[in-house]
Amino acid sequence: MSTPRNTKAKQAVLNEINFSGYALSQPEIFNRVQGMCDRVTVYRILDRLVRENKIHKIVNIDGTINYAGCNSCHEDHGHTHDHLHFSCTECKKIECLEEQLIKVSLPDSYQIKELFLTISGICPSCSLT
Amino acid sequence: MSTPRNTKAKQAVLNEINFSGYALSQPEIFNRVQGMCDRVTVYRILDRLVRENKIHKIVNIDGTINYAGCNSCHEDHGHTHDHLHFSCTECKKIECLEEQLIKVSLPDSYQIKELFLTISGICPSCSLT
DNA sequence: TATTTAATGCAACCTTGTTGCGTTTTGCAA
DNA sequence: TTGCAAAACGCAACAAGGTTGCATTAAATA
Repeated sequence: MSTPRNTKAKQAVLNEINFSGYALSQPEIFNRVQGMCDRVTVYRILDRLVRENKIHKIVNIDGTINYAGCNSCHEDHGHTHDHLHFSCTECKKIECLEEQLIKVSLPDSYQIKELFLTISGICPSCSLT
Repeated sequence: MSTPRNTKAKQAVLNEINFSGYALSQPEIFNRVQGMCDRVTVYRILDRLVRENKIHKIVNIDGTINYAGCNSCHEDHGHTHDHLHFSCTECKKIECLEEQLIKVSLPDSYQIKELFLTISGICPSCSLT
């Protein structure tokens, strides 16, 4: 297995994700680290960070892909595969909510691997009109 | 408000969606009505059908957008906004599961509009190796 | 059957994401 | 500290998915 390396760009991307209060898309991330590296590099860094279990890949209700550093997931235990997210219809931002287990019973013929619950609506800050 | 019209292409698209056992993507739909109309027209028809509450727009866990005619949603009562879907990691197909209410309690400051629960895993037919 | 305007076709464009390849840089070990 | 393998990078080119503008065609109603 290959040994991951730390580069300035990788750390910058990880910082942006971790210091943002919500999930960011690739274009948003690229914008924030502008000049630091190439567009393609951001994609590759994101792939790596996901593989290294440092960030989460989240799909918004509109189909856009976002990345979030999950606070409740510790690196050593890997991913928790029950994700609960809040997706604001106003600002389009995705927020990780407290993890919580969702119980769903399906016939045995369905092999459940992951469970994604995304709630869409208006987040607290957008509610303050 | 504009009055919707019925065209051959629109009905063909609706048929494909309704007679398919699972949710279809725009490319899949375009493929099935090949020769009937332009690529762009399919996009416009899908938008219209969603607006007219005839089909559901579903986002797969990989971010691809799919369309399904929801059997449990009657046209007259409009959409039910709690969607439960099963997304197969093997054949990539999305299937509408029986509607069922999911209870989630969030602080009052969150205004919940829709709730998307997508379960990913292996569907019954892909399980039969 | 005539008229209005919804729906279409086509061309051009944009965004997001991917691939290949030659070059640079990191981390480790001599 | 220096040398080296390969991880990471930049750049260019490409591909898929989706959008927009505009002139043309065809539904529905009167």
